[in-house]
Amino acid sequence: MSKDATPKVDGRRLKGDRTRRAIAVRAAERASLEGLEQVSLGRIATDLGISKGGIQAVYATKEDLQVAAVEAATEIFVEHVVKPAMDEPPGLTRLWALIDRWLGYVDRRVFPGGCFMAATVPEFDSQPGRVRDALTVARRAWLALLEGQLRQARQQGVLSDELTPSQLAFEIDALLTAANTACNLADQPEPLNTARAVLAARLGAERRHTARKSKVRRPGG
Amino acid sequence: MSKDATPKVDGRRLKGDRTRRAIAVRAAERASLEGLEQVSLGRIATDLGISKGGIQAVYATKEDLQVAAVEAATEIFVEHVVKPAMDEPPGLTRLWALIDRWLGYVDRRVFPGGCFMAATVPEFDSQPGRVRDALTVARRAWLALLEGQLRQARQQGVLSDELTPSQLAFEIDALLTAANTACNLADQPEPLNTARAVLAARLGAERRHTARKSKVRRPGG
DNA sequence: CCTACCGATCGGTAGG
DNA sequence: CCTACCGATCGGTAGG
Repeated sequence: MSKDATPKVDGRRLKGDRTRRAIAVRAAERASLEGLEQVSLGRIATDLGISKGGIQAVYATKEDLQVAAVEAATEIFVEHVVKPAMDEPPGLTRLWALIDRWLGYVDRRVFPGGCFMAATVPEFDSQPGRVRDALTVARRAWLALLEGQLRQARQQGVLSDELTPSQLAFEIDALLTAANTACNLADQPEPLNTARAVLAARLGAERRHTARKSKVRRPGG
Repeated sequence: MSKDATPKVDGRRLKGDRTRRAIAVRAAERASLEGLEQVSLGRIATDLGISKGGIQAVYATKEDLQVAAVEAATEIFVEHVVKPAMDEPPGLTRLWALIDRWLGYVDRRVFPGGCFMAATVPEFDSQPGRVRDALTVARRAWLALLEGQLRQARQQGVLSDELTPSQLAFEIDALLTAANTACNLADQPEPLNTARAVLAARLGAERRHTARKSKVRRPGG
């Protein structure tokens, strides 16, 4: 992520990047529990054992830190959910890999509050600005990724055309997000299985003649 | 809502109840935009042209006010969505009335931030306490209401049994909630139609041999 | 990265 | 319902 080609000659740069990253990650973790607005410079500083001024030296304003938290959360999400699914062939198989990885990501509490987006998008969806813009970018990329697999699946003839790929992506995201919320409310992972069952019924009904890999682990089990 | 049978003899009681209600409603409105934690006694007081102490005389703590906001929001929701749908016969017809009323409630901005629950449940789902408990009660009642109609519909033989009423209620709620979020993010009501289309496909696929009333208005159109 | 400081606002208490 | 006040915390600035 360094824009400089010679980071190794400058120890301060390396250490600075590490601190930068740690601050944004910690902010994302707290935001998943309490929201991005409840993130405060003072508490992040205490968490990391540095001074408040130390954070402000790296992120000038609170809004800068909030945007950085969104970007750090996106990177973590890509690492845990998107990248592993890319090993699977595009289409329905990769779609199910994305769904399974997503359920696992929530179940394993990669963020202490579950899905970062589910916690922060509803908080900022009525508040125009840089934070909402950053959330919109991340959300669109996720929906586009789902939609791409659905489009592939349809071209491969393994998906009916009752709903468009865009509508189906909307539905998948809706079910996953609702599962995360229900999990948090109930303090138990069972709703993840509900979402999987509904998705299996909906995509199974859509599916035509393909066999999905059965590498699928039950979340929470 | 007065526990006293003789409110008319005491003008202070009447006025006091009105103030109480106005405070809770205003808190609910703000919460739909900024979240329940961002609600502050000082700002609600300024909004209503009273002093901060005036609010504290009625709601002793911030948490009391947050719980009251959830209850006031629930009453408003029942008035705008649930009650009108009760004119329709139970089962699929009433279910669609609930869905249509819900979409209209978001489209008409009964709360400035759209759906109150969609804004506040993700905020508090990881924070045990009285506020989360109040949200859970309201959410369960809504899901049970949907589920009841689905159970009726199944008994009437107008719904397939691929998914259970509980799973279908989960799915309907997920789609509505996602529509609200997408509306707010995009600053336009179009996602309400997406949700309606997906629901029509899903419930239409489930439906067997009934004719739905076509009193259904397009939201945002 | 640090300390020291700023004005504003927070929830809550006391007393009326 | 009000004013007056409390300690704590907020984001941000200045200067190093």
